[in-house]
Amino acid sequence: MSAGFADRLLAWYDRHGRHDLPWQQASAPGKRDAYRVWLSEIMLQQTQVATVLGYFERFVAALPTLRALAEADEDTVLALWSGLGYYRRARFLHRAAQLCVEHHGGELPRDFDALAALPGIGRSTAGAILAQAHGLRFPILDGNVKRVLARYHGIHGHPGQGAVEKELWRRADAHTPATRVADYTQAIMDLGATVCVRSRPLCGDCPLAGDCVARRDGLTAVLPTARPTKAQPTRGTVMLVLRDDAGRVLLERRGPQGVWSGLWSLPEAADHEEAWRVAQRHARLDDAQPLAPFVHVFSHYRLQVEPLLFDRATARRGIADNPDLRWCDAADLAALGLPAPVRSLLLALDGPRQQGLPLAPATARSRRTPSRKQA
DNA sequence: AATCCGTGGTG
DNA sequence: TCACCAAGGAT
Repeated sequence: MSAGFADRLLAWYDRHGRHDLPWQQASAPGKRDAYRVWLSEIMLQQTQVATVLGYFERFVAALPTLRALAEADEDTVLALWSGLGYYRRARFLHRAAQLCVEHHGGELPRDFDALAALPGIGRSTAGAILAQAHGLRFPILDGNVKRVLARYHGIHGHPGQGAVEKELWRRADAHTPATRVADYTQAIMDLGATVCVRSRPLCGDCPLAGDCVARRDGLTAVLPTARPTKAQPTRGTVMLVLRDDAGRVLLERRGPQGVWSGLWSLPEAADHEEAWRVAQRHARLDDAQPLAPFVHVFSHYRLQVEPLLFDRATARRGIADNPDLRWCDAADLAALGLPAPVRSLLLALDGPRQQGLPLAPATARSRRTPSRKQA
């Protein structure tokens, strides 16, 4: 049964799987570059292949080896990650590379426990790296595998529950073959990504349909069990756009905790009164112009943003001494990691400037709301 | 165990 | 418009 599962999957993969992803390149016959595999696995956490492709190519072009990554500035790493989200992944990746230089001779360890001890690498990612880079027999359990196995075995309960996840790991391990592990690992992910998709799976194309419990019982629409829905709170913030005569904007590096950790973002305040106090601490200014508010949606809350433009600001002395404050021109913005809506806001601000019509970012996630009166 | 951490696509 | 969630891990 287990052998049949892997064999059918591998036969399907040979004909219909993805064999040309940029991290699948062989570095030697039968081998892949562990650094590239690792980087791809981190980028692909909670992120789809189509989104990752461009970021991956740009990242390896700038930092082609583990040692290059270890020696890079954090700002460089975060700039390359900017827009991908879950920025803690980039900081962990950077830290892990430095740990590999310190303790593992500049390479990723091939020992499972040593690998999984590195920041950002959990059980599934460690297994994926060892299987894909070195052909070692370790199971993986990402979202694709969870979906395939929950349906194939008819496992109810959402995979976030401990007992359900344990059962899925047991099945994942049992199905993993001793040979062609790299291909098998890619095969089951490809099946989940292209055939056993969440809605309207293509069971007619599935090599496992004959033994699939969900297919047999008509449960493909309800398995895997959805996460219970929870109302998302809305928070609000005022973002300060301090811009000087040269068009430079004041950015502040965020702390190591919380959202957008380590990224350069706009100073914030709870309301307009506080915004004025904060703004005057940084610059001499005379006028504030409200820009169009927008909503940025996170996975766990919604952020209502009111941008406030302080144009023709004059920087106060002392700012240069603070390493977490910086007046940035366009080149600086390109070299630093910015939250996606902040980068979008600044781009939109720069474009229509000549027309005197500052606009909120027009991204898919941002919702324009009626403009407010003058502050 | 439950929560935190981004962004973009999709139905 | 909006809920859902995608190659998870850390705390």
